Amino acid sequence: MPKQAQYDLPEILTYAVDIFTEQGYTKASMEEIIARTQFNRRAFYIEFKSKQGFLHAVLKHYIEHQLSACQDSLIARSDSGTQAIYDYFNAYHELISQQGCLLVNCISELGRNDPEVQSIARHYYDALQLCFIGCLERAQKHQQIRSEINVESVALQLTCFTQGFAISSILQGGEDDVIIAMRELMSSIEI
Amino acid sequence: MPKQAQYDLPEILTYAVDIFTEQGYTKASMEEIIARTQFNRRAFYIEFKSKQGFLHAVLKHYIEHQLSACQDSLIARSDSGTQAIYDYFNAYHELISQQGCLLVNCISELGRNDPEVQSIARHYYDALQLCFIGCLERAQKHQQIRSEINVESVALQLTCFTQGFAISSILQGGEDDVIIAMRELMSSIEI
DNA sequence: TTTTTTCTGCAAAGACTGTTATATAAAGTA
DNA sequence: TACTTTATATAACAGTCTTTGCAGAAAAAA
Repeated sequence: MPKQAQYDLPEILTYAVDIFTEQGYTKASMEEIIARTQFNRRAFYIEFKSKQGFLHAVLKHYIEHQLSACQDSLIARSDSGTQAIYDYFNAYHELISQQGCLLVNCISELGRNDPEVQSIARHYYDALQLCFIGCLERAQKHQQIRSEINVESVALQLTCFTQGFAISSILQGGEDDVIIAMRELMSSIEI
Repeated sequence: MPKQAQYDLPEILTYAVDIFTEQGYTKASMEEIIARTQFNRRAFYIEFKSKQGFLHAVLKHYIEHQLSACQDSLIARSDSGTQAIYDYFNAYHELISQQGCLLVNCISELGRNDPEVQSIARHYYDALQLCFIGCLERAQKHQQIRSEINVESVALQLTCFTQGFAISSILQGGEDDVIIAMRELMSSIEI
């Protein structure tokens, strides 16, 4: 048996998330990626085919590990559907308040020209929207929100709101105005 | 008197808006900018100091001509504050459904590292929020929306929603799901 | 027409890009 | 220990990027 690779792929992907979030895809140079992930060039191009292929892997890793963690409260199926939504937004806000959201940045930078990014993003937000619908239906059953509310529309609204969060966070840097806005949104549908 | 410049600056800025919206800032090459705007290199670097300086001018032009036009309904001070907000979102949606929003893309791509972009964006969204507040107060006076609504919070919410619009539009490409979401938002505060 | 001043177009500089080829090091097997 | 197989590191490649230098064109004034 030959020598075994000394790099740890999940660890590399985690470092790479930071790099792409800080610099964006195009501005992040291979030089920096190699240096900061402690990867090596040859293995890089064997493992992923290109810088673009690497980004797709990083993006999936980001969704799977960081964004999905925020959704935990939505999936938990606790008694309070509204509280679950509050918890989600607080978690997401904390995640992106430092650096912004990698997924949103990729959509904005590459979404129009990279079908793979588009597909990944669509898939993620469809799933998120379904989570919202589940929570809202639960909230409606427990009479936490008004019965005449159109659940699908509100879920769509919350998804769109999530994306706005990411942009606002870049401009505001740390203030949590957006959290106030989110509370207003929720209180307007609560009983 | 010497030879006069043969280029038309406003026209050039208008062309440039399209280029930057299609390609993003980094991917838009000087080659393409020179070719499509029919500008010339030398004058470019005399007029604006650099590609980055040019972007700032293009961004201001975009805000002044395209985004501000969407806000007209908000400023018009018509009788119906809620209708003004509907009109705004319809106009903005039509503007970005083709190509996405240049301002949002610039925030996402450069906002973390370019203070000028950040300043321009902050200034614009502050003004937008004030427009919303004006409309909502008017709506409250005319008893179009519930009196217990916190106007500032809803304005913040609408601003955040605007930014979400731009990201959704990249993914959805033309469907107007977001318009439905917006109507839901408005109907939840209306009497 | 000559002069003067500015604009224009080309080309090249100088730096940086992502990617691949080559040589060396390392680890497990026989 | 010798051999095989694979990972690592260096360096070079081929291309693109923004920016600047330079020669010539153009237009108004004298």
